[in-house]
Amino acid sequence: MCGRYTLENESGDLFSHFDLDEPPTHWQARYNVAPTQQVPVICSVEGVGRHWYLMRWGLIPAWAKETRIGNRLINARSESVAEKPAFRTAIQRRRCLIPATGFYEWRGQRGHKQPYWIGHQARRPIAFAGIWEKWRDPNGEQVIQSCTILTKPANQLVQPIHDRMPVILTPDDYGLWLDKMALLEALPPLYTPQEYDWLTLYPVSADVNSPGVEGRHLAEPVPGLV
DNA sequence: CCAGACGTTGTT
DNA sequence: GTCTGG
DNA sequence: CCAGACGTTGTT
DNA sequence: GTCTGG
Repeated sequence: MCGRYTLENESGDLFSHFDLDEPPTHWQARYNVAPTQQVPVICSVEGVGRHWYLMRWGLIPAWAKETRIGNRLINARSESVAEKPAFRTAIQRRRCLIPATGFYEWRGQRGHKQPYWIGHQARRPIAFAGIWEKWRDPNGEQVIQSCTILTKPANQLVQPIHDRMPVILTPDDYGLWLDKMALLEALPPLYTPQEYDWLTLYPVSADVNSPGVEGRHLAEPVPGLV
């Protein structure tokens, strides 16, 4: 699963890696991105190219009466995303990249949760496969764009910690994932478990457990921990 | 026809 | 235990 | 994902 | 929005 992640790159780095139409403004490195926060999302816009947006993490279905339904829809299983009522419209035409450098997974019981960071060893940008949705407040004028991260079975590296992990797209996959004309049948190969030679994993400080705590040290290895 | 429900993941 | 908020 | 809050009645 | 149940 993926319920917390890092995006450590600066704006210029992201601009070039994702071939964006313009550099992200007001962006600074993050080490504890949490659900319900505004998170970066990259969409393909016709006639414009790849554009950087901020959306709420936790997908709010268009028919929801309240936003809090999205608090738990932070992930979508790739195996069932095409069938689930909350996701099946978004997967067809509202796919997006969710930029990151890595993600956290936990092992252990409540009160004794040991976090691990899993990510790009050189802290280069990676992309999670995402989908997004637009929600209108039935009462007011409020419009919220929200997103969720697809998951797949863990690979060999992650398996000892957790049995699920985010769907990670490599640059060769970006075009297909963002192509609104792509057929749904073309996507499942992207959900296949695979090993990545640049992916690393190590235990980190439990400081990351508290959403809202930030700092470079959260994603650094802590010797002595298991 | 209208009204009412619809959701996910993960963990145990 | 369960829900909410970040 | 994890952390933190959650609650009522009746009696003093 | 879309499906199910009455």
